[in-house]
Amino acid sequence: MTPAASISILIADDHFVVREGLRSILRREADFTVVGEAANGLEAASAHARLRPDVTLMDLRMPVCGGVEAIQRIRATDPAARILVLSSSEGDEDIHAALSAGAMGYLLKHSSGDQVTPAIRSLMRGKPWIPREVADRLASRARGEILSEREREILTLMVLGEANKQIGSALGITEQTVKSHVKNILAKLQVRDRTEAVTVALRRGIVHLPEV
Amino acid sequence: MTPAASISILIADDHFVVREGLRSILRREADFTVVGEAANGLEAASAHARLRPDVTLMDLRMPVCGGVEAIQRIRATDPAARILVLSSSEGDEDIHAALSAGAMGYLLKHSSGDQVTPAIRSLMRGKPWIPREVADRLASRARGEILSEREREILTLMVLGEANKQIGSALGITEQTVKSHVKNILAKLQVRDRTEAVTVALRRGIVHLPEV
DNA sequence: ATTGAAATCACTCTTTCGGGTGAGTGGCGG
DNA sequence: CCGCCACTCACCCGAAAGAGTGATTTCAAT
Repeated sequence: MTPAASISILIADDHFVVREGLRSILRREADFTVVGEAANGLEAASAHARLRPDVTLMDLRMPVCGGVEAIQRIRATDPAARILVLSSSEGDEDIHAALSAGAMGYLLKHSSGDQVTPAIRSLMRGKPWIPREVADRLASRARGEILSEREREILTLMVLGEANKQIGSALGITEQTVKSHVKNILAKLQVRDRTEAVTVALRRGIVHLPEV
Repeated sequence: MTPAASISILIADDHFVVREGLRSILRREADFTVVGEAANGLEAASAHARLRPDVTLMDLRMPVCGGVEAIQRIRATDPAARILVLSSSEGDEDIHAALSAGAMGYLLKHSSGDQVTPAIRSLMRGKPWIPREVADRLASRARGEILSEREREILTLMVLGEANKQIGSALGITEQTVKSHVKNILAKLQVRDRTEAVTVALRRGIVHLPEV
């Protein structure tokens, strides 16, 4: 295959070692050019606006501004942006959030590295790149148990160890209402108590632990 | 500085991209030679026994067998092994476990990458390498709130959302005893309820979420 | 216009949680 | 030997959680 033109790539990841690894992998392709790096979501968005790369490799969990928000910002100014998520997270919520924000591909960092290049080429052909592993994880979510915005909000406070009463006063609603929401959350996540709800939500990427 | 001899290095990390990034960084040093790679703790231990590298770069969170256990295995057969932990985790318990298992250095993946080389050279001189950032985190632990083995065991079951009664029957003890342990755990972690105990324990690396 | 989902709140009731207090055992180090 | 600590268990008690049932409102979609 003789590539017609050079493909410009932006790397967004908060880990220096990962950025370096990606550079090393992408260097092997003659028509790939890394035009920029970003260490957080804000940098990624501004770098994309400035550099307009053909493809952006985007980590999800980054400080200051997460990858999902960065994808939204980028797609807002450039709806044709091709973004390939490269995450270590396997939570179905992370995957869904990234894809619905406009990502065209989703790679797991566990994957053997030889998927990065074909994924980028696939995106350049206008084709999404979703490995079966990722698709399966996403499919497990489709069981209709999607939390509402309010429920997600309450879940976030549950992670902090807040009691129902405190959650209520924080949100300006009654403890009874909070209990009603919590009940729905437990049912949707199919768990027994709030502690399990928190751990399941963390594993699925519905909420995240606050930075230390 | 003119290096006398070549330094052999083993890389243990489950992420291909990270391994590649480390290779890329280490390649810049003429006297560094990557002699092997491992994708989990067991591979790391057997690779170390076979290759006897001068320094081992070790990730902590790996499948099959974690980094801490790998360090223990390696130090059991080779007490002089020089191991440099390279973790994305900042939990004080992770740091303490790795160091007390015999690691001579601890680097955060966030760090700017130019610390890897001096850290390795420091280890080769027999000097440990603990950045202030890591040392501070470790110091915050020294406030005497160390959980006993039993308490850690109970905390693990709390993460799964088990009720006190179920934890008791799982461990063959009374619910009253479990409550007694839980009370002590809450006091030591300085939290209000079990949900907060779980999230704090996760952040500090005292327990980990089970693999999905 | 009607259906449906989401959010709100109330009332009851049982179970669980967490605090307080106390106490018996066994082990380990001073 | 004695004290300290981990582990064990018990009883009490108030507070919180969770299940059940039901009701209202709003808003968007059909």
